[in-house]
Amino acid sequence: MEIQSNFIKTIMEEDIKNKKVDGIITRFPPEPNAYLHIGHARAIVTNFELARQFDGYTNLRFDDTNPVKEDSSFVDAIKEDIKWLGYTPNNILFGSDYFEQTYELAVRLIQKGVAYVCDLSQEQVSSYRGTLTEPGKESPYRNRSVEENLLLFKQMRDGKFKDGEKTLRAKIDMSSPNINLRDPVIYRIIHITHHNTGDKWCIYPMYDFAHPLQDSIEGVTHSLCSLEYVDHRVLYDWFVEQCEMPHIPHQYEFGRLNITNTIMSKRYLKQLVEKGVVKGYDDPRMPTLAGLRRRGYTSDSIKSFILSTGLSRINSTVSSEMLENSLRNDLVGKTKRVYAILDPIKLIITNYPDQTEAIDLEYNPENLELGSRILPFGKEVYIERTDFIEEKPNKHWKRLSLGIEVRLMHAYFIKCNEVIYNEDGSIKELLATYDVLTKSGSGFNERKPNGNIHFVEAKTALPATFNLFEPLMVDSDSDRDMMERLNPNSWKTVQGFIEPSVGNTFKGERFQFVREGYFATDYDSKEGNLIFNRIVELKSSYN
RNA sequence: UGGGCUAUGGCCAAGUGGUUAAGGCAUCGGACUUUGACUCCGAGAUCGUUAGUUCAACUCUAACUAGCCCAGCCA
Repeated sequence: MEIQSNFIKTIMEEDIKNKKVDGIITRFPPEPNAYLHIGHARAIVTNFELARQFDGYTNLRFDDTNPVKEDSSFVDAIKEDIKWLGYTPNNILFGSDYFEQTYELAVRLIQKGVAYVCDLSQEQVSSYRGTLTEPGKESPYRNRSVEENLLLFKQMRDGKFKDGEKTLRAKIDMSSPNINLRDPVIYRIIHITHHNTGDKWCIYPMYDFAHPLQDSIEGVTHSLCSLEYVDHRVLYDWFVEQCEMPHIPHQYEFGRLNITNTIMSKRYLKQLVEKGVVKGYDDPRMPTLAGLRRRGYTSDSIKSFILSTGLSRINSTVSSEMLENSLRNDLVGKTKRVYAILDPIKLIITNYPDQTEAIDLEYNPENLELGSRILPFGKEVYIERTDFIEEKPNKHWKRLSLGIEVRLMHAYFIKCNEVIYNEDGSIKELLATYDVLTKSGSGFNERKPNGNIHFVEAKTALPATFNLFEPLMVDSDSDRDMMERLNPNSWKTVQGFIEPSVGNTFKGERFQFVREGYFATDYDSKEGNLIFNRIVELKSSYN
C-alpha cells in the first residue's frame, strides 16, 4: 500500500527535485518511558514508509535525555513493537550516545557568548519568564563572563552542585512573544543513574537542545514531529545554526491521531494498569500496540489503517470503525471460516438417524488454498440462541422460529416444531425435523429456506471460551473523570462450542467465525482449554 | 488581552488559480448471496464567514469567527 499524497510527502518530493537533499533520512524518536500505542503508529508508519518510498532510511533513536522518567524495559518493548509492525531501523541509537558531543556543543555556545550558567531557582526562572502577555525579565546571571560560565559549567558536569542549583541557559530573548525563546534551559543537573550511561553524567541536555543536534549528527533530513512542537521549530533552527552544525535538518509537524472511544494518554493508560482495571499493557482492550497485537490485530491492518487515515496538520479523531474495517479487509481472504456457537441452544433433529455425517467443506470459498476440513453433522446440534425466536417477529426475520424452515449451512433444511423450556421459562432445547431431500449440494431448489444459520454438531463439538470486547470507555463527551466512565462490559467471557477442526489451533491464529466475527486464539489457549478473543465483529446491516 | 497553528460532506482526507471538488470510513437505497458477511451498483459538499485581487479562487490577500498549542530544570 502506497502512502497517499500528503504535505510532507510533497515537501520531500520537492526537496529531492530541487536537490535540497540527496535522499530522505528520517527518525522515529520515542522516549523510553511508556508503551507505544496506536497513536504512535502514525509517527512510526509515516517515518518508515516515507523514507522507504524515497529509497531512504529511518533510524530508531531513543530520546533518553531525562533519566528520571526513562527505563530500559521500555526500550525492549518499543523495539518489539516496531519489529512487529514490520520495520527494521537502519540504526538503533540513543540520545545518550551523543552526551559527549552535546556537552561540547554547549561549551561552544558558552564560548560564543550565547549560553550562560544561571543560578536562579526553578521558581525564580518561572517568575522571570513573564507570562503569555507580558515579557520576561533577564536573569541577573545572564551576563557572566565566558570564563566564569565555562568554569561553572565544567563544575556542573563534575558534580559540584546539587540538583536544581544551576542550569545552563541559551541567551536568546526574554521578551520574545514565543516563550520558548525566553532563555530556555538547555542543561539541568540530575544526580540519578541513567539506564544507559549509568552515573557518568549528572547533567542532562533538554529536548530542545539535544534533539536538533542528534538529528543533525545523524544526517536526518526531515525531522517529523507533532503539532505542539511548531513553536519550538525556531529554537530547533537556532541551535543548529548556533552550534554551526554542518548538516542542517528541518522539522515538520503533523497532527496527532486520535480514535473515537479510545483514550491514549500515558497517564490514563498507566492508571488502568496500576489500578488493575486491565490486566497489563498488553490487555486486549488496550490501545497499545502490545494490546492490539494480543487482541489479534495484524500489523498489516494497523499499517493500512494509518495509511488510509492520511496525514495533515490537524489533530484528527478518526472513527474506530475505520480501524475495524482495516482488520476485516486484511483478514477476509486470509482466514479460515469456521463455525462456532457463542451462546448455545441445543437443537434435536427428531427424524434424523442416530449417526454422524461428514460434510466436506472448504475453509474459505474465496481462497481455496486454505484447504478444507470435515464438518460433522448429526442428530443433535448447537445453534446460536439469538438465531431463534418462538414467533417470527416480522418479514425481515431470516432465522429460525416455530414452524419456520431454515437451512443449517451446508447441511439440511430444518423446521422447528417444538420448544422445550426450563423451569424458569428459559429455552432448554428445540425439537426440529429435517428434510433429507434438501441436502446441500444435492441441487434441491423446490423451496427457499427462510434463512441460513450455522451450527456445531453436539457430540464432536469442542467446548471453548470466547472473550468478547467492547470499548473501555463508555460515554465519550463528558468531562467526568475517566475512571468513572469505564465500560463495565468491556470484557465479557462466554462459554460455547466450536467445530472440531479448530482443536489444534496455534496461539495467535486468526479465524472468521462465520456470522460471529474475526477471532484470534489467545496466548493462554491450549488443547482442551480453547480460548478465543474476538478481534472485531462482522459488519451487519441487521438492526 | 501576547505568539503560533488549523478550518473541504457525519469522521478522516486529496486538491498548490481554469477538473463534473479524488478516495476511504460511516449512512441511506438497490443487486447478488448456503455468512443479514464479502462483492457490485447508486445516492450526498461549492470548500468556516465576509470582503477583496483576478477573465477565472477550495486554491492568493485581508478581516472576522471557531478550535487547538505555548508561561516544565518533561518530551
